Amino acid sequence: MFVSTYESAIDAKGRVSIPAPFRAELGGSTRIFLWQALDGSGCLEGGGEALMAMYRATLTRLAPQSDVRKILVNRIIAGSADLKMDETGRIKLPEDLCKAAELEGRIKFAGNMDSFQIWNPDKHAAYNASMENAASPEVMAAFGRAYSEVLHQQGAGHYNGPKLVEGGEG
Amino acid sequence: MFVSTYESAIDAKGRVSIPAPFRAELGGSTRIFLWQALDGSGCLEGGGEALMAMYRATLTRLAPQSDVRKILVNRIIAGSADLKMDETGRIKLPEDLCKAAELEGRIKFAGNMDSFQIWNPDKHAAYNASMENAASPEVMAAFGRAYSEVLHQQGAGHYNGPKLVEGGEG
DNA sequence: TAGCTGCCCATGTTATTCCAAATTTACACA
DNA sequence: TGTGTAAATTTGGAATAACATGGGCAGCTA
Repeated sequence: MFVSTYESAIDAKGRVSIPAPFRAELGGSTRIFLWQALDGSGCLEGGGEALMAMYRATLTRLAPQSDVRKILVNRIIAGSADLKMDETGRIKLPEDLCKAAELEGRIKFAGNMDSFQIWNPDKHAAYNASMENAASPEVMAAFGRAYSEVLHQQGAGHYNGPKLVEGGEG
Repeated sequence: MFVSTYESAIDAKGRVSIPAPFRAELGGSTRIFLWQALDGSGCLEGGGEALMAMYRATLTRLAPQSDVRKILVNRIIAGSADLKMDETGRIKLPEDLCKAAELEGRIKFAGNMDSFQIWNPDKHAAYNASMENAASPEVMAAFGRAYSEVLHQQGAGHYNGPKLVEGGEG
């Protein structure tokens, strides 16, 4: 799982170091996919081969000529950059994606569970600020309900404390 | 379950010993996640891989582009520090989290069932004081109702005395 | 030829590991 | 109930490894 937030720099050649913990999450694969986030937040979203395989399986389930499928294939599949890390864990960010996400100088990598995000630091700070006081009672209640459901599903009625539900992660 | 409260010190390098009972609760895993508590109390909240796996399962249940999910992913996933204990059970507290929770010198670890909290001692004392006379009849009534529900669920209507509900924990 | 790309090595910084001492806690025995 | 011994835990500091980053060089492309 991609967790936490790291800062990194774009060097004179347009190269960026992927944070080591994220690299470990890719499971030895050096292939990275990057595309513009679909939610309009202005950041890039990325992942490795495992994520792209999940997306492929997901998109394949959608009706072949449906608008939904066409849109998602266009944005995620056609819109992705297919990059390869060098031996020191760096990728070269494509110019068009940099421009779209307003990336230059320093950038932020933010974990997003199965994927990660790449942010302009100022935009990321603004995004964080908008989340700062957003954990309202309603939000916490929704979280609590979902958490209870997971507990009940795991323990079949008896709560035995949290269990590992991860699959085959390193 | 993370139970009781312990005091610990931050050394010159920003390292902190996790109380041994809490370490045992992590089940041999040396990975610790820390983030700012969502309730605005100003403390940090933390847990191990098992808790984070539970949170992942919980967050995955929430609608993908919903505000609730975005807020919680931002605060818990992207907002977490991903730390590793050394062989003597210490972690290095990130500076930004220390600043946010006003931690320096001595700190308090407080059990919170599935997670634990890290407090500035003064803030913790104030928090405790605010709880001192807070166990009103209404509070106790709510507790009694919930407890009864659990009893009925466990004993299928017959109360046979308290049962051990812990799993195979240390 | 100029620019881009991939590959390689060098370096300063940061984080991690290792070792050892001091303190606390637990236990057995008187 | 008090005391001594052993174990576990908490500390402090130094050695080591990992990481992010900068730059060089050859080969390819336009």
